[in-house]
Amino acid sequence: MKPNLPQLKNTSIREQTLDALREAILNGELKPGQTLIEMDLARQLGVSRAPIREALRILNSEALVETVPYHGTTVRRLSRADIEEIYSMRVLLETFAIERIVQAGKTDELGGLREIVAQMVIGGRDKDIRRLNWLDRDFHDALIAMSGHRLLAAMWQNVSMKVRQVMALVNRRNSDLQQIAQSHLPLIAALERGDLGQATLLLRRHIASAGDLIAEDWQGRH
Amino acid sequence: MKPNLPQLKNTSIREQTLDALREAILNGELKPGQTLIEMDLARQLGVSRAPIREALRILNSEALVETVPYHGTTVRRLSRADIEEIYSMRVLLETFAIERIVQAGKTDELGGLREIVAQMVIGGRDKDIRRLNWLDRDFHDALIAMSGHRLLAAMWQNVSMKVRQVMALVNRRNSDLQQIAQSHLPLIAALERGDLGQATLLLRRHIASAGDLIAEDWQGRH
DNA sequence: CGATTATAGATTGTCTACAATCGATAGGCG
DNA sequence: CGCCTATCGATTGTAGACAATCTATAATCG
Repeated sequence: MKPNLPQLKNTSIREQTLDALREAILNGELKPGQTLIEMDLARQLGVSRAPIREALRILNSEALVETVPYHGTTVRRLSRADIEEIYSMRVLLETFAIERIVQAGKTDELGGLREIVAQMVIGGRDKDIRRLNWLDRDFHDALIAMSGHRLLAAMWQNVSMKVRQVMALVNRRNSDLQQIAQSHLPLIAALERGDLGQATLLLRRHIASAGDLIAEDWQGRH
Repeated sequence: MKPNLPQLKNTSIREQTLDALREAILNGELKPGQTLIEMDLARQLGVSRAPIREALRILNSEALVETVPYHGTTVRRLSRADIEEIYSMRVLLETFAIERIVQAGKTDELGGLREIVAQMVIGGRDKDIRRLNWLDRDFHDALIAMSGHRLLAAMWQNVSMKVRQVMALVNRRNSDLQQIAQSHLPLIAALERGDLGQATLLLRRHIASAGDLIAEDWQGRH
């Protein structure tokens, strides 16, 4: 009765365009400052401008692009101050998440996180940077999700995007990633002990150090 | 040479529609659950659907409306959990702001805030509720702005909108507002002393009490 | 020659018409 | 009667054409 057919995507052109453009911006394919011509995008995708425009309006409200009337849409430039703001906001949101997790007594539901960290160790051994990046995102997304705070999750989504973009634009040393992978385990341990102070400290250090590393050599090139 | 002509607004129809719809949602004119038909809006404003649609996409990404494909767009409903999330997020963002203000040593630039509170006292005496609401928004907007954190300001903007909407949907007692107006002064004092702990405590109490009051009698009516 | 004004090309903003999809309801069929 | 199917009206999704505006360059005028 249920042949388990693969759900076929029935998303609108607008949605597909949105995803494609956002993905291109986040992985650095579309670089800050680059201008997006609606007609070019439409031709390239073989569609009309209407859905393209709607997608661009959304990206604009996500602060990924900037539109000046009658002139054009460009990928938003990122200053060094932007980097610092993004990472400080990230710290704020994540520390809030673990605060809620501890206070809600969900400290015995961290199996999922342990699982992810286990995968990380493997990825670290194989020097599989792409995979490590994926897992790191999974870890922090899961952390936020565990807070059960949907508004927080929505805002995290936005900040997380920007972190992705920054990471794609900077060429980070492999050693950094491995070290970062390591630092997840003590965080989980602290959470399981319900030691909020220590967990906060670890998280703050974990994120802030990454942010500082990136901000340091962010000459205004982007 | 410069006759000082008034800058004439040259905003697009999309922008005007966006502002009008957003305003209507935030002041409770458009109630949660209410459905927005593109064609109706277009006729009502005497324009075509294209700019209306773009405005709706933006409102959608601000989580003020929800669109289900081929079916319609409705004003987002607010559960009691939503209220709690909005106010907890508000506490988070504002405490972060004062933290940044104190740490940046801007505690001697609070004249603007004092000015607003002075106006509040007058408004409170005259029982001018509308004006008190305005001033309260001004106060907290100014607080955020003083943090000099643009990303924070952007996120505040979003949360602040939702607070406005909630306040418009609930009929609050006058006494509440007056009491709230009073509580701004000690906060400024604590900030000027650079007493972050006390300032955080006051702010947290100030906001959380307001949030609890509203959440209490929020029966799922909305 | 210098400053202002007209023009051209490119791009976004808007409009109208048409296609696709959904929910509900009526009709057919065992 | 109960269930499936076809059709209809309403609404959103997309396309293509036209209008408005911007930048830059050329033309005009003193």
